Amino acid sequence: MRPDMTPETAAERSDAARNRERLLVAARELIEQGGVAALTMDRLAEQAGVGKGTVFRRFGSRAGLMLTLLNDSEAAFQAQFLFGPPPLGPGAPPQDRLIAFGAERIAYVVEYGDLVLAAGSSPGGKLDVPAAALWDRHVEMLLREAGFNSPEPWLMAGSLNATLDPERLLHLIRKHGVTSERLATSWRDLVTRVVTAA
Amino acid sequence: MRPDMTPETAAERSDAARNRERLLVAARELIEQGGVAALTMDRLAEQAGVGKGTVFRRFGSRAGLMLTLLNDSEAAFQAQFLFGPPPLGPGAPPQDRLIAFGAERIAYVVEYGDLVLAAGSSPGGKLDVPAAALWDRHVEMLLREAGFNSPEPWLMAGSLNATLDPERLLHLIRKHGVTSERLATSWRDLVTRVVTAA
DNA sequence: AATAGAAACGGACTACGGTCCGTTTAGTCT
DNA sequence: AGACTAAACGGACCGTAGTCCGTTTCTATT
Repeated sequence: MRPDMTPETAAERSDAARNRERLLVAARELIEQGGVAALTMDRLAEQAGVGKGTVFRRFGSRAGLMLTLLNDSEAAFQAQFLFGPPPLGPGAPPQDRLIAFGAERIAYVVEYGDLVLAAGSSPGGKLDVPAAALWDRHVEMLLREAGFNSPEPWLMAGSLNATLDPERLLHLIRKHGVTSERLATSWRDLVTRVVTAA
Repeated sequence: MRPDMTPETAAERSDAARNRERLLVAARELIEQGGVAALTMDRLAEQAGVGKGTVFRRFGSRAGLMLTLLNDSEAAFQAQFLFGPPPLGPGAPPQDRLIAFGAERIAYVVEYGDLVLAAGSSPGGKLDVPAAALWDRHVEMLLREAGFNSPEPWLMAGSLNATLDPERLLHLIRKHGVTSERLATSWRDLVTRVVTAA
């Protein structure tokens, strides 16, 4: 056991750490050069000077790799709506927080576009992920705070979040020329109606 | 030009028709035996006694094949909400029709499960398809009839339909044990709130 | 420093969806 | 019937994600 490890976390071998770093660097390079589509697992292995098996051992799948690449920005997003300043973070009325949540999520999806898409590919990709569960719980909590009284607020939260599905948002933006602003407005309308109704 | 052809439809060669039939039969056989997952394009070609190129020439992609397989049931579904008896078809109040639409769609997704999922795989699979556009227009129309006054009812229709996304529905059902009834109830709640709010 | 065992490595291998293009065949026109 | 053309055919081929297992490397222990 290494001294700087918490007892719960399995120790990571030094070569593993080194390779993980190499892979992450190589992945960002490949994406910078040719976009997300240019990042294939074979190319990544080659670019990082590592065997293909190592790539899969590390990330499990291509989607898992994308999730890792998004890890920092996702954590930042979560920090915003959990602890950040109002109206996204605590302190604002729940309805305002809901509206801000959607707007921020839309901005996030727009910013990381293809990366988010690739992270959600693969069976059950975008629904099983811990982050999705967190969004659901967060929206559910805000609904409750807003006085939402109805059976199964959790299902309603899921429905609202389904509205923010990256594939849908990016499809509307890229193939129908819908702007982020219009999407945010539509989200506000939806949330307002759901929360306002008796 | 064949006499029994409408001028707009390109004629279909007899061998092509024969092979299409063979392929459809073979596809249903494979699915019956081993489920949708067992239907690979190679196996299908072999089972039908046809070259692989022919399979792709006919259906374009695996998702396209699934869409073809679903064609009849999808047409039936459309006929129901377009021309069928109330509350799904015309004659009932728009809000009731919306509620019935969701319930029917949920039942449909449950019935054809994996087939629907496979039809929606492949880039932009479930959003580009004509059927999806029809659902959107239908929901939009019902919203308008229900007195929904708001900018962009079309976006709201899309949001509502996003809630009925097969992947989401089946994930809730299969991995969380949610029943169709609860999903239908949640849909009714959502629709009621959206339509009722000022 | 030597050793043992666990963890990580690497790359050949598989399965699959999809493409390409030379070959065959159905339908038509004379 | 014979020939001509456009359409359809077939299956080798490609790129990709993901698996498997024999080999190598790290680290703790003595």
